[in-house]
Amino acid sequence: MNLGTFGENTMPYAPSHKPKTRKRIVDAAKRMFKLHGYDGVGVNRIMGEAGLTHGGFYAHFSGKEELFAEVVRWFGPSDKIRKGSISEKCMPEDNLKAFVRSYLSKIHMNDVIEGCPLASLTMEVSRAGPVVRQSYTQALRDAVTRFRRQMTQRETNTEAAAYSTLAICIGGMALARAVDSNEMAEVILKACKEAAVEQIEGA
Amino acid sequence: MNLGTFGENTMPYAPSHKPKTRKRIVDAAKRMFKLHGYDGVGVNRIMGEAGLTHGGFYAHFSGKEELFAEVVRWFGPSDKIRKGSISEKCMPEDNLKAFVRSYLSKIHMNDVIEGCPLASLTMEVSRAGPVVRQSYTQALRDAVTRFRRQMTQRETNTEAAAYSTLAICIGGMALARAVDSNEMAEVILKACKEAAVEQIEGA
DNA sequence: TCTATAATATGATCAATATCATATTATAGG
DNA sequence: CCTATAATATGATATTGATCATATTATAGA
Repeated sequence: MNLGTFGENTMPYAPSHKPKTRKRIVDAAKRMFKLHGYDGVGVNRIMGEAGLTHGGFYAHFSGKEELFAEVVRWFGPSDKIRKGSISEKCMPEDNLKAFVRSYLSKIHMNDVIEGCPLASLTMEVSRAGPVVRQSYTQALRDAVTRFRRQMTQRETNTEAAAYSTLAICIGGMALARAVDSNEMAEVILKACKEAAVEQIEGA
Repeated sequence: MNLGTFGENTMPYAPSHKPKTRKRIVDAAKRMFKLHGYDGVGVNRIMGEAGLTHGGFYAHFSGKEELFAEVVRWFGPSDKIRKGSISEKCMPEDNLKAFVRSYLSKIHMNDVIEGCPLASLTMEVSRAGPVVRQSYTQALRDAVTRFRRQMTQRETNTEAAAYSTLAICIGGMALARAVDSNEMAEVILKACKEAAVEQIEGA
């Protein structure tokens, strides 16, 4: 019983150490949930994918659902996909039409790991607990805000246009990935791209 | 060892018996998969929901995925929902716009059990095996055929319009169910309804 | 009523699940 | 170099999963 040294704590690890490990777990969860679904993969495999063992998980998260909430907190594919799928020359990256075209691209369709979490997990979110759904809702709100900022029309209801565009993006990608025919998938993506662009241009 | 009665088989059960049980299992699976997801419920619970015990399952199906394939074989909510959600008077039931309005209704949103399986399970289909995806693809093809039959435009590409309308329906319903705010869900449904109707009318 | 057998139930296996209690390791400050 | 302890690992528990082998039940025809 060490009586003298109350208060003087040592500091075994730099303060940046634990957050870094936490991020590694979240990144692994992003990949695994998108690939296999929330119910399709366990904490064990996620920790393994992060290069750790299962036990330490609960030092970082209260439970599996907290991890899910982090994964669905942001709408959109990775920058890698957005860069790779813009075939038009020098389209400014914050252009909404360009974003939609890259979202509904074959590259995005074929790269689930780097893809938008909402295109893979929305339907499991509706069966999840309140923390997950709150996080998802905020991600959608953020996306709507970003979309509306890039809509220049005066007369149109930009909020409605933003929501229907989001529905076409997420729904279209889900359909394209589900069907068993590449030809059909490409028809779906093309149809949704054109419909979304029309939405944006104000019908 | 009964030597004399070869060939003369008795018939313990009427030929309609087993198919009826099979249908009960499929109906239970429809409810359970839509409510909890494919990975969210097991064969045990499905058989229990059907009023049976788990063991007999494999006398009817080769495995769990075969059951999934049956559940995603048809697009659209039950007739009950279509009837209940048509507020317009005497709209002919095969009218596409009326169908879309009932699909994107609050009644459909709140009744997952009687709802369209594709609005609940599309994202799990893309992670499923070939038999499931084939079945899903045929369901979509059938829906597209039905949609196009009701599109009267000459100049528009009705195939593209059918696909983008499907994406808005399935995507819009998924978003509305996922968000944590009833107000927001209704805004989403309204926006998608209007966008879908515009698609149908030919932009 | 008896019997062959189709239909369903029971029981078991083996793997994977989320979570928690306890043990070990790695390191910043002395 | 020591040491306190934060960070991670090990091990265990209690459930649940899909699937299959075997037992029981229900019934159409004799």
